[in-house]
Amino acid sequence: MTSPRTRLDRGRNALGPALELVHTGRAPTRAVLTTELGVTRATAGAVAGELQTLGLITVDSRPSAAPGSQGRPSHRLSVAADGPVALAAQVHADGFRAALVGLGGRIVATAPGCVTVDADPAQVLGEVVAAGAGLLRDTGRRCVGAGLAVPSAVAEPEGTALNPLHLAWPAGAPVRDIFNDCLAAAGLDVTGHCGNDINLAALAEHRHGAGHGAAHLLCVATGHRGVGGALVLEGRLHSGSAGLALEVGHLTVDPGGRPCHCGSRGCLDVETDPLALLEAAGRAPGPAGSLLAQAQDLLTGEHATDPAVRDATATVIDRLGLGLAGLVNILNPDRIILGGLHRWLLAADPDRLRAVVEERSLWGRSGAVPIEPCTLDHNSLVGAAELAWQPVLDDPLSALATA
Amino acid sequence: MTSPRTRLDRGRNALGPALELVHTGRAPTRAVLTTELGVTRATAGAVAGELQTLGLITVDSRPSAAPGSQGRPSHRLSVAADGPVALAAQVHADGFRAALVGLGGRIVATAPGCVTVDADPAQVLGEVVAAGAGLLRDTGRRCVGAGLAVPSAVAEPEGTALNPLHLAWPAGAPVRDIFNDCLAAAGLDVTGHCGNDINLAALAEHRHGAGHGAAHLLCVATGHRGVGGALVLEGRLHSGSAGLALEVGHLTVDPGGRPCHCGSRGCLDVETDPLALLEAAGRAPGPAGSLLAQAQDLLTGEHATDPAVRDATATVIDRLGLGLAGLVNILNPDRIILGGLHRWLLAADPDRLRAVVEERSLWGRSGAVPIEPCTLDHNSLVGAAELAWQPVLDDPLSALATA
DNA sequence: CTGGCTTTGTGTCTCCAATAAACAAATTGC
DNA sequence: GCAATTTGTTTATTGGAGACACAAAGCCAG
Repeated sequence: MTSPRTRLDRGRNALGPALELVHTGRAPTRAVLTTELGVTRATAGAVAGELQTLGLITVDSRPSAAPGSQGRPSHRLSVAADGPVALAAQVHADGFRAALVGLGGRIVATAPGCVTVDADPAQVLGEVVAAGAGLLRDTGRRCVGAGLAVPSAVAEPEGTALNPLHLAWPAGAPVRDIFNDCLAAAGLDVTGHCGNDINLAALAEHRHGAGHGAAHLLCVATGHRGVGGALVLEGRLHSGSAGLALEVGHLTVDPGGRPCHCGSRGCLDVETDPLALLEAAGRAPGPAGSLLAQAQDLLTGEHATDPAVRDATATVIDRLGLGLAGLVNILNPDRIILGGLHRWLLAADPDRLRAVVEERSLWGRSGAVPIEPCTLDHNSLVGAAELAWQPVLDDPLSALATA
Repeated sequence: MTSPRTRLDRGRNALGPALELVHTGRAPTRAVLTTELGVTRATAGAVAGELQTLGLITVDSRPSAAPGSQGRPSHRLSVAADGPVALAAQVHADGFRAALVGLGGRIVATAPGCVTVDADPAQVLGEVVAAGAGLLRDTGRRCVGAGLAVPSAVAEPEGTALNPLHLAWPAGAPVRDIFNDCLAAAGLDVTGHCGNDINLAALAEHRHGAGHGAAHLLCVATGHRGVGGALVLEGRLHSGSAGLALEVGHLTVDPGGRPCHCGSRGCLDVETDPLALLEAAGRAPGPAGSLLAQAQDLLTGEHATDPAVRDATATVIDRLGLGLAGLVNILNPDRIILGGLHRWLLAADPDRLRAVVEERSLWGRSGAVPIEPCTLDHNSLVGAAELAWQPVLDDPLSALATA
């Protein structure tokens, strides 16, 4: 007997690229999907149909005609609103957040949580996974994978957290293995992936936010302490040979500056983080609120016009600009996006920051690099979901066949 | 009538990857070509046969059996000794060199030349192309393309030289267009490609030299003045979004150091180039020989044991190590290779240099990066040839069909 | 020397996934 | 209503790969 003819006799190879195009919003209709994939209409049709039967996308065959266009309107493509989700989680100094994230970076459900500062990784990730499992139970969604963002460099391929800042975790903790153990213990038959939070934020911003369309995207951001960076090259996260690239915190931005634990002076880390701004403005860090919140308040609150605050802001902006210029010289990105405190420094005086970068980068004069703020809420969380989605984006058929 | 069945009914897509494997020496036999390509023996056989009929490789079917091996010996694959060549050229402060380079980075013929310091690009490249055309005439080889290495950043996609050091060329000279004009004027129907000399050296070292097999290769080198860098990621040159990446010369390596024209102090450029070593050793640059030759003589000649020279060497090594550590933190390479004076600094005291890099890079302690000297003669020249060969490596059939 | 064992090269058959080409459908504008 | 335009669908064809069987070329044991 012959096996019944499946509907998919073409488009198998294009399935992954097609899903990525819809996922990142670059293929709003079947017609542009055809041209973007560089295949025939027949193939694109088969691909779209298959992705629809897989429950990943929606093909709207009763389209609203675009105004001023000629010819037959194309079917509209969108991410399935009730499709499967990824379990995403972010751990930071103040607690954690678990969420379910669908294709297109859509946060379907979310649950904040708290951690005691001295909890070990297994305990924290156990709570995280329990929260995520609860969301899955409540929504009844199918889960394609799990992703975790941690405030630490994550070594590849080991999946260990080398410097978990402000968490009471041992350096070198095998977070990915622990995460997977917790997932298995919770009865979730999915694989878990881990990544540095700023790396994942950059990935999310590239696919769904301010980094969309950039070929060489540089992302620089502060958390509560220190500075992190990330680079997305041609749509893929570039994290170096061992996951440890873009440790940008120790670029020298003030030769006579503060001493840094790295042994040098005036590092980006200690000159442009929230504490640096507070100190430059002559404010002692208060007990209430995080350093980031206090520093941000300085930039956007009622004291933003105080001369001392304005001077401090200008100084820190200049330091940041010097650091960005150094990175521009080495990485030659075509867009820079800023997060954390840096985002608010940019907002405080965009012209000054852009001028410093242009002035101090070697090729700045011949073509300034656009510098923009991050635009996505919970970008690290969405980025963690991207990790989990990646196998599906690479090969939807085999990734979804295993369940 | 039906077209006569060509010998190639399979292997068309694998043609390029297969040629690259032979070109880089990673497929010495047909059996490993099969496994490396991940195809069946039948496909690998068709590919090897087609590449042989194209005149690009040689299949030795009367092989010498490997000692201690079982089974039928595999056919040996090698680059065709009398196949087509690329026209490669390098321009530097002292003159130029033209050469014909076959697959595998083999220099088939070479011709040095001189330039007057005040000659303009059109004149210099005219002489360069004339020398290359002479070599082609003498050898009767077929030419697949032309590549040019220049001591300047080359902006992409324009192909302009932004800072031609020590050449009397205007900044922003459209070297690629000029090069192609000269090629056309000489009656050569090939396209010319241009690149920065250190970028091309790194590419050549990756494919045929000390960088072979590295996934994230960082190359740092001096010429006569200044410092350049290059990065080869997964076998492809990474030159940033506009060809301007790895301008590493202005990393701060000595906060209290010499002033630099960039506006800062103690840049890698002015602290680790040949002039810096000469000055640190208290030697005035002499009129005879290039700065590079004088500095190298200090490291390897009779004065290498003088205390002042040893101190200067140690100081410059420390500065270089600091710069490399900064790059390791940002790029996380899995191998570093050094050229120019830096190669001889490494040779003078490898332990010291490696110790500084390990000490000052954030993750050095958990896994030191191998640091090696460049090993290829004329690596920029070979790299220029790689540029010309690339279209053939990408798609041998269509690249060779157009002639 | 012969026969087994192992590995590699070759020819044939088959099949998957894409294109090409013709046709049908949906909209705009006259 | 009708041409023009663009998009979706169906059918036939083809290119390029794998599966398989078999042949070839070397070891090794007896």
